[in-house]
Amino acid sequence: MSRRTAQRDAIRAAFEAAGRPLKPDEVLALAQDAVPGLGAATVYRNLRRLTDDGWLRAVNLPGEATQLYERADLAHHHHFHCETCDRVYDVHVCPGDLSHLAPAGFRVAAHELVLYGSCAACAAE
Amino acid sequence: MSRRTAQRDAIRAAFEAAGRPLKPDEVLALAQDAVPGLGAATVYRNLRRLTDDGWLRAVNLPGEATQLYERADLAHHHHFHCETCDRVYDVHVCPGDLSHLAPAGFRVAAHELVLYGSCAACAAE
DNA sequence: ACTTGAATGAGAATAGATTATCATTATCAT
DNA sequence: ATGATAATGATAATCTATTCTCATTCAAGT
Repeated sequence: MSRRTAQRDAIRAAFEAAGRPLKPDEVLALAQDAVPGLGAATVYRNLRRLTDDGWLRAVNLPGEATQLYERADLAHHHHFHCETCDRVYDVHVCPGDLSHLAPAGFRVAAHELVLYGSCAACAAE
Repeated sequence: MSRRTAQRDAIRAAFEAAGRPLKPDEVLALAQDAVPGLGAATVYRNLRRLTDDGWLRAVNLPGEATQLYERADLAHHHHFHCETCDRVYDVHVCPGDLSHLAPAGFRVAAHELVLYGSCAACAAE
């Protein structure tokens, strides 16, 4: 059976507080505020488990070697990748139906849109 | 000084014939038709060199661990990733200016759009 | 044709993210 | 409170893409 742990609680809390997709090392840093001794293996274990449980979802972004995660209950949205601080933010708008963009004969099932630039914090500097 | 080699010619020819972004192992397979003994190291060396020379450009796609390349002289466009055969195709249309999609204060410098689904060949089956 | 060193091919080495191992800790049904 | 075992933490191991090493080959200026 499953047992509740302070480590997993802290990892969940990190996502709830961040409100944006997180990399494993970001999760580690954030969750270590609540659980100082937290180890990287535990973060990876729980990222996978929470994904299997349907609480998290893997986010695939261009050019990212590391796998990002976000809460699975979010509605369809896109992402903004800040080229300065390397953080990823949610963009809760969508250009809409893009199936007409594909060549004839191609069947479009989904799409991913990523904006690049500077986030508000980085653009202000 | 630079020397012309059959290997590099074959790699260039692979891109010209394919007309779509290629992974290193695809380049290797295609170029080996012209140069049977071609090694993987030579492919990687030339992908980097041709990129440095401005003939190729790296393509970053979501969820791709491997680095794709395409000819650098292509105009702005997007990509279609076939989930069946895993090939990537060019999509020569663009939804246009997307800067309004970003949150206030965010500065959009570029965007990447990827369509997912089945390419014509795979959808027909 | 000769010579120089750019380029290659094979395999070892590297790099980075993720996963496995295993002794230890701690949850929770009893 | 106790015991079974789920979960953890530290570290080793793995995995895969890419780069390095180095002896050998070959392009091209002479």
